Amino acid sequence: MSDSLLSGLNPEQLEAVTLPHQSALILAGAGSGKTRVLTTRIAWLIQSGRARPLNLLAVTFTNKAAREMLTRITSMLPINPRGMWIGTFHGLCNRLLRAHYRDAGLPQSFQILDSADQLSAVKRLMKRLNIDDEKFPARQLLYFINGNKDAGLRASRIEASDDISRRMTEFYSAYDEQCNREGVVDFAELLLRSYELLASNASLRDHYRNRFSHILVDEFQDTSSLQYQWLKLLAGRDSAVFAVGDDDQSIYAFRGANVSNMQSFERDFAIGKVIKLEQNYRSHGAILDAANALISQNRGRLGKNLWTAEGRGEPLRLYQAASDFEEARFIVDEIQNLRRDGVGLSDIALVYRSNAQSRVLEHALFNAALPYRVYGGLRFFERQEIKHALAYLRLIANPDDDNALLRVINFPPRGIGARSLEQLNDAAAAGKVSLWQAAARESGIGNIGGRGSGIGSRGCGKVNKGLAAFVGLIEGMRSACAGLPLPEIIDHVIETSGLKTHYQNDREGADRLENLGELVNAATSFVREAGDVEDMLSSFLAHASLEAGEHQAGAGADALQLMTVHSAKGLEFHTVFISGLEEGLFPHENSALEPAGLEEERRLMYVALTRARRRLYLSFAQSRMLHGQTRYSYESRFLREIPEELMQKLLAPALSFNSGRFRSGRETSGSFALPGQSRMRAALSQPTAGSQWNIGQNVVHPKFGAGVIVNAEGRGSDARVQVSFYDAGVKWLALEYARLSAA
DNA sequence: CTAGCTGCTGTTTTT
DNA sequence: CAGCAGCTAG
Repeated sequence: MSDSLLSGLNPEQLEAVTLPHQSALILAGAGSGKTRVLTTRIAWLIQSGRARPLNLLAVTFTNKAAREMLTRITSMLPINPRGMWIGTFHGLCNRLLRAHYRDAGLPQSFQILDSADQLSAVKRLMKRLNIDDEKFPARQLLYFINGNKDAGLRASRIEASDDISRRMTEFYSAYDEQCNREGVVDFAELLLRSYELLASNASLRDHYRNRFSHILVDEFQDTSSLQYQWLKLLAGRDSAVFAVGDDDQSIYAFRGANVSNMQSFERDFAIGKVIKLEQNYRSHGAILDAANALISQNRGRLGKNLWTAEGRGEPLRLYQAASDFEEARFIVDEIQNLRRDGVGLSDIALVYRSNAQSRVLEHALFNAALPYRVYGGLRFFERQEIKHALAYLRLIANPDDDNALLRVINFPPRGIGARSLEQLNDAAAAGKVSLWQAAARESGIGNIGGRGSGIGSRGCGKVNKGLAAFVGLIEGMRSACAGLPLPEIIDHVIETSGLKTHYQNDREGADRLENLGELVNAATSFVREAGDVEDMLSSFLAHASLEAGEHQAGAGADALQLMTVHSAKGLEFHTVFISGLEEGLFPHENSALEPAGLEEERRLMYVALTRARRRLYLSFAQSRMLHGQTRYSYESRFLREIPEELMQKLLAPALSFNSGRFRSGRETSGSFALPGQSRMRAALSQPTAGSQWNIGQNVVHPKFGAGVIVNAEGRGSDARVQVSFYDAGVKWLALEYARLSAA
């Protein structure tokens, strides 16, 4: 039995799977069988009687990964792994807080704010506190709050040294008060609250420590400081923590991931020996060599070198395009060739650094009638009509949820406008109550008999009729839904809220109606799978927040896969196209300035390269439409970090740029003189006409080094040029002062 | 109160 | 280019 479970594992994988009861760190390279090791370890622990499902906690970063883990385990083991806690950090924390809501100081039906909800909560509070959004942009306050929560810091523990951080800390504190009043928690709060729950409640902590003798963590390099502290708290002296990760694939530092958790883990958990999984079962040799060469440029790595038993395979294919448009055309041509050679479309991925880049690719694919699927769009539970329906449901579960109330109090339109809302807001602020309570009070429902003597009762005018109707609507829904099964509740809400009628009357409402129907279906399957849950409505609402749903329909079809490098992590394809390999785009200009940012970009590139099994295309465009204007750039420095002998340079079919001169940007004006280019630039080169400077010209600046002129404006003493520097980014320079010289 | 217009500002992403 | 916030006209 055990043999079949373990057969086919290589020695390192086998060692990891069958480690004795101790904490361990598995450094698992891309394509080295990481998920297999993790799931086989769990199956082995259970099958060999070393642990019962009840004793296991496994944490992943995405719901998808959690689902996959569960599927694999159930396919390996005949038993039902119920009792196991498998999920994301947020999902597990939610489970903990629901079970112990009283100890955590939360109302039983607390609701979860997703990031969009959180942003609107922040904006709402800013209005209420009269905070100048010029001085404190909502985003900045949001980052401040989330950053501190991710670091485990409450407002009361922040030591503000300057005025700005003092005011942000005050805001943070007010924000938390608002959330508590409304009975809602944001994503970061789920973690912090459950951390505090475990930290302050020794008997609870001991209970879980005794229970979870094995804790397994996937994608450990992506854990935040708070998540790591949470793990440390949950792991008792006798718990074994099995952490699997790859420091080279850490690409989420920008949202709080802390790679140094890996080193801390080695120290804190006294890890004697790190097991390295370095055999790659995915890619051909040339692809791996390229990835290894690139990532070796990063400093402070834990150290690891992927190898494969497969042959070298094809070289990488490099293409220089004159424009993004032409780059897309090249990709389409190659795809058509691949298709002729029998490569399935769904086994081909087009990956890029940022979502905006998909547009030009989509356009070309559409014209070529090639089916494709873009990942990363709006997801099911994030759709407007779904959010509206969910908001009504949230009000049934918890009427104090001001976010939910504001979303639907006038949707569909029922005559409650800005003025009424302002009054309501003032009343709520004055009484320190939720908008709902203020509305109930104003409309007379909150204090029956207190409607006054009729005449002269201030604030009971026309406006409040609308409020009263709304309060009545929600109250009516709540009583009508009591005791109903979840799908019927949702059906009832869609009907009585007026959402159905509204979208029926909307010419473009057909899709939205269909999605609302789909919401009822989603609820039906949720009820079927959830089994025996106490508060089905709240569970479903939490599910909707924590798992935003599949990106888009049409997953099964044979279509090209378009996605950002971030969303490509964990996937593999026969052929991968990485496009837009330009300085400023990949590496992104906002990250390239500081070394840490550049290294993260390089890891991102490493992730992109290692997605390919057999064929890898790298391409860049010399000009690209960005934010509505044409932008000129150099090829990405990452291309220079891949050994030349691994790459085959492809020539443009119709154009004759300097073949074999891909690295010529600094020395010559190269292909900036292409006919197509000068036509596009004709209007822009006018301002500098007659001067010694021209667009496309290579220049040297004493401080910023080499660059190329990409734009120009003004004349005489006002003349300014925009220069894209090789190392220093894109800058506007006044010709009168900048000591530019021609290169 | 709502609809339509103008002006501004833009990474990456999961939960 | 495009999505959103804020303003103005009906």
